[in-house]
Amino acid sequence: MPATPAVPDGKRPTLADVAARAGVSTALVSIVMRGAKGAGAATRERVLEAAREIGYRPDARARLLRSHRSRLLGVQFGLQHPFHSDLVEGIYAAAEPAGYQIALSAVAAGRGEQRAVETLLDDRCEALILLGPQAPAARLAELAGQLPVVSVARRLRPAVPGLEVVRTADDEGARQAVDHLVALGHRDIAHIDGGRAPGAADRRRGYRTAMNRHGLGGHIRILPGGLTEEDGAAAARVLAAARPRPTAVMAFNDRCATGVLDTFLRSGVAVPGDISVVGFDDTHLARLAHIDLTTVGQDISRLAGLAVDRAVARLEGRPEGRLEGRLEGDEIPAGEQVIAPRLVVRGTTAPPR
Amino acid sequence: MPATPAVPDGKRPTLADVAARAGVSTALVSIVMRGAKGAGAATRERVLEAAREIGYRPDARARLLRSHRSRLLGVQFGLQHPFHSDLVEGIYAAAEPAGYQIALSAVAAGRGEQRAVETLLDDRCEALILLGPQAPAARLAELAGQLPVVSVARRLRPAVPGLEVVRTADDEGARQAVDHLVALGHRDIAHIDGGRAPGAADRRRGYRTAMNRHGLGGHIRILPGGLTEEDGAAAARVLAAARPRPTAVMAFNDRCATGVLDTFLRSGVAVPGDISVVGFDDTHLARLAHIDLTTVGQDISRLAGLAVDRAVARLEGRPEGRLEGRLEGDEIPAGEQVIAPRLVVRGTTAPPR
DNA sequence: GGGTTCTGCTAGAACGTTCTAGCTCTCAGT
DNA sequence: ACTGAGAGCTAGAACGTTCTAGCAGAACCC
Repeated sequence: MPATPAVPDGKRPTLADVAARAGVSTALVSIVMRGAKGAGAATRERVLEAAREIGYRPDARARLLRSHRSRLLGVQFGLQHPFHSDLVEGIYAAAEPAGYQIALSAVAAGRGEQRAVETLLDDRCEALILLGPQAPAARLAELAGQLPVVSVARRLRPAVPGLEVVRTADDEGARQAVDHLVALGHRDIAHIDGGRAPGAADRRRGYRTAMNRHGLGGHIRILPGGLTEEDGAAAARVLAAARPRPTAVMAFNDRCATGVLDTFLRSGVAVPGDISVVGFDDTHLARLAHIDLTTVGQDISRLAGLAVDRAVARLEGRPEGRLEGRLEGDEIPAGEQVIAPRLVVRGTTAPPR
Repeated sequence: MPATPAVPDGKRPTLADVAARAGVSTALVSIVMRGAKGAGAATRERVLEAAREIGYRPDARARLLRSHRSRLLGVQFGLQHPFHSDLVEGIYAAAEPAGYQIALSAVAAGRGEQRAVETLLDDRCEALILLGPQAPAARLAELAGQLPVVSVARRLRPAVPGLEVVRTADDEGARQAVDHLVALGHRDIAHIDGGRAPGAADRRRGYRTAMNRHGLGGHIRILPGGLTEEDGAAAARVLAAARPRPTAVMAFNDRCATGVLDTFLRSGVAVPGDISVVGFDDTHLARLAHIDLTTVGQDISRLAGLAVDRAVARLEGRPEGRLEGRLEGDEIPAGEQVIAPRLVVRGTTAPPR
């Protein structure tokens, strides 16, 4: 119980207040509060006691102003993306043990990426972690010239110098989904894509390649989609009416797949009886018992951990890390960390009728 | 184009750098950057030009350290709650015109409210806006003793002195839902509740009161639920098997209602043919064309705006505002702002068979 | 022409920390 | 007894701003 924050006047207590109460210098209090060495055990205890008594809390701003390191990682995320929420959760978890703090800045309606990044810079973040950034490559390059920047889930081609990229092998994920469906006996497999969303192009390409490799080039069918339930629902309405109807569909992500499922249920199209559905991301959504979606899992906590690791590595001048277990035969440019996806088979896929 | 951030050494440019380049004092540059008066038009232009040239950005930390006002509102939110995401969006929008900045701190797995609040305090926020806080009343009271605190969507009974509360009239919302269903001809109306979630008790009470008022006390049926889709799905499984089955159900919130809808679809229970479903919150979810949920709307942007307004009012010593158009006949304690809910009728409710 | 009041500007002290140097002991080694 | 090394502590200068005084000079008012 810090009881009353009680310093004579109404101000928040400072180092000087603690120092006065403990009868030492402010410098020593600073040493004690930081847990640095250079203080005797007895005095240390006395200082801590004094700090506790008056409810002292160090002022993060003043601290950061003085010490040149701020140990602060700026994270830009989309408020309306469950996938980003999961990532942020993982980033918090990874940053703490590495000794870094997180500053969040949301992208929302009326608050674009430009603004989100500006506030992070004003806060003196040492590095930026951008979740699925949509900013033009030139802007990202400009930022990367100022401080370490990690782009999560969006790759840039051609590679932007100095920009770290952490992503899932989206093409490989699409391949796994197609392989799974083909193994079940499907041949007529459609894809609802994600338009310009980060990763969409790779997933589209992976789908095409995999279909061709199975000799199913003639069955390739790509419907314009997007990242929301509504995009999925719209595409599903088209599919439901198609003759012949594909026996399987791979959606851009889980939200999109959810929209597909719902539309099919309403139109009396049985899943997986009449048609199999695969999602992408393995968000909380897909795991829900009543959705139970077969999906391509992105290892979100690994993605988050790696993003933090790359940012910290750059800050601390660690050598360029190479991810062990990287995919073979793929051209992965330097500064890009690519994680293998993993198909999670649940209840929305089965052999065709 | 700020081109190169070019100051001789690699450091970030400061006031002094701009001052040197423009041939004025740092104090004057400060005046110009803040847009304060006291600088001549010509010099002002010259300073701005110099700042632009070297890519100067004011250091938020140093600025806040010096000026006693930080103009920073700390917002605690749950990463996994879409409702909170919507609120945060509204808070951003409301804070900007009021001249305040937002600092976000998320509650997530492994990061409790205690920790979330601590980081906000360390950042020298002037006031706290807590979205659906679960912390014990004593803790909230302690905080409210230190700085203005606004609790959104959770009310406390008995009222915590000094704590501002902004919420929707949950009981009134439940009443509207019941009235709507009764007007359609329903009598056997069940409620899937939210357990200990903020607002759950009021919604439960509102449901009970409304049922009694319609002489339907004998039909009161409350199933244990929660705030997630799974909670709704579990309760719906119970309902689907019940004989006689209620002809309508009011779920704790939209996520819960979505779970209900999905389970009913799977069990062949038609909505709204066999059973009507009402949600609560009117989140993005409910508006999706393929869900099209009748729900009790919380005016999220108003809630957000009011939360910011109350925090700012307390900071600027404005008199205790009283909400115009408040509900009549209700005992609303001082420091509590209660917004009327508004039923949004969509496609999941209809007269019973 | 002698005040007063503006306008435009500057020097220098905060703000609450951390950091650099250096001081004063004590104690061990010669 | 003299030196050296360390441990424990402190004074005072940063960090990049804003704020308080105050100083020149121009403009205004009888």
